[in-house]
This record gives sequence, C-alpha cells and structure tokens, in this order.
Amino acid sequence: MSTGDADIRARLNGAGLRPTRQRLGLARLLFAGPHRHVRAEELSREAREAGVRVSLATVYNTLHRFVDAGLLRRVDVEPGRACFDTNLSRHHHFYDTGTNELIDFDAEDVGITGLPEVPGGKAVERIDLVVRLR
Amino acid sequence: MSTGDADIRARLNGAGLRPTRQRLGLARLLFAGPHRHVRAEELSREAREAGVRVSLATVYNTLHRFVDAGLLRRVDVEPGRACFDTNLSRHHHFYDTGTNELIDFDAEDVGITGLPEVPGGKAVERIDLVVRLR
DNA sequence: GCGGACCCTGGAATCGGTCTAAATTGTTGA
DNA sequence: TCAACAATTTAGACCGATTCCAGGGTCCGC
Repeated sequence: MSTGDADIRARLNGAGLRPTRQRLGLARLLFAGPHRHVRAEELSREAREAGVRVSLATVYNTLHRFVDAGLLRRVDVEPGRACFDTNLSRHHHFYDTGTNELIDFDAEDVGITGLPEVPGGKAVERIDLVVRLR
Repeated sequence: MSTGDADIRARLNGAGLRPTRQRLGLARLLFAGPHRHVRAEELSREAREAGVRVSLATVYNTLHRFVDAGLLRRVDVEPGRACFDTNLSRHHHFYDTGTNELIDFDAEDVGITGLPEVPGGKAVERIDLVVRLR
C-alpha cells in the first residue's frame, strides 16, 4: 500500500506537484489507510486536529490540484458541495439519502446495455452510476 | 398533453398545493410545452419576462414543493447549483461537461446487470445514470 | 364576508467555494 | 552555497446560490 512517506513524496513529484509541508500533510491524511470520501471542510478540520497547519484556501487548492493530477476523483451527488474520493479504480456508488453516506462498489461486474448513441460527435468521458438508497 | 390551465389547477390541487397566482404562473412556465431542465434563477427571469410577479424566494420554495409533490424531479450533476427536470418518466442523462447541458434518454431500453447487494437493509429509491460527455 | 391557515415577500443571513495581493517557501543555476 | 525566481500559501474579502425570517397578503371553508 503506497502510504509511506517516501511513496507520498514520489506520488506528488510524479504528478509535478511540489512536495510542500501542506501537501504532504494533506496527502498523508488522504492516502494513509483505506479509500475514503472527504469534503474540504472536513479535511481542513482533520488537518487542524493532526497538527498540520494549513489554511482552508489551501485545502481547496490542494484538492483541486490532486484531482487535476489524477490523485483524487471528484464525486457530485450531493447538491451544493463537492466530495473527493481517493478510490481511483473503476467503481460506482451507493448513496444513502438519509445519511448522505457514499459507499463504493466495483464497476467490473456491472454491465450496462442499451445506451443510446452519444449525441453530436461527443466522446464519453465517464459513466456515473448512483444507486440512491433510503 | 396536460398543459391547459384547468389541467394545471387540477395538478396542483391533486398534489395538495393551493393554486396561488405564483404557483400557477410558474407551473405554466414549467409544464406548458415539452419537458425541460431549469434552474431557479432562470425560472425567476422567465417569470419576470412573462409578467408573472414572483420573488426569488418563492421560486425556490415552489420548486421544492413541486419536487416534494412529485411534479418535478431534481437532478444533481452540476456542482453548486440545482437543476429541476419536468420529465418524470424513467430516464437517465447525458451531461455535456463543456456546456453543462443535460439531455434525457429513456431508461426503458437500458439494462443494468451485476449490481451488488444493497447494504444494510436499505431500499433502492432510484438509480441515476449519468453519461458524461466532453 | 370572516377568520385562520397557508403563502408570499424583501432583505438579511448563511453556506460552500473562489479570488486577490502580499508574504513565504521550494528549486535552480552560477 | 546563495541569490533569484517561480511556485505556493495565506488571511480575508468576495461571490453566487440558497435559505431564513418576520411581517403582511391571500385563499378557502363556513
């Protein structure tokens, strides 16, 4: 599991991102341990609790950089707020409308048939499947 | 097509919503003509242009009431703003990430297989499929 | 027509997120 | 090594979308 400090540095470097104190701290929180779904405000709080001094603006900044660099994936299911997913493998989500909780499931076994032709010469970027639970 | 005035009144009544001037005006804009995707700010502008005097707060209020009453469906694909869909039939969406445009397609022909078991005794409320285009 | 419940309203407040300009820090080449 | 420059961080102002609030208006049954 690439959660070691050297691994994280390497990952940042590989993505062309300078390994600053803030990025290292946030990356540690994000990538140490199992996959997770996290929002900016929440990560900011965790950083504070972990003694990583980092402004909220930088948390947003970093999350976006990580998404651009392919280290994170953004999930939009909840209105009005973005969620970031450390799971980069092909997968979909259960979404509990009561608790706002997201649960991943592997996309490998899922088959989707009968999709209509894509309109107007566009290319499919991704297919998002959200199974809403209540 | 239920776009007549009497139809609209009946629909509001059937949903337990008082047919106020504002609701009638907004419902007319929403339900006359083909299905559409609309945001609050946009509907507010249309109302103004159509001579329907209604505050922005009421537009939001009304949209939510309509969703609760099953007259509208809310679509969450764009971060930071809600979109309301007058198409209530089973369908999914193409989402053009460039233009933010939504295009419906019928869910009847679409088959989804291999979904995992639903966690923790929850019930499936709906399955949302979003084909992201670029 | 009367009264009370339901609605509407403007304006303030909130919320998640972005922008800005100045200060700091990482990196590079002599 | 160190100066110099570019990338990054920061506090705080700002933003658009949405909700809240308290006062006044409207609809409906009687």
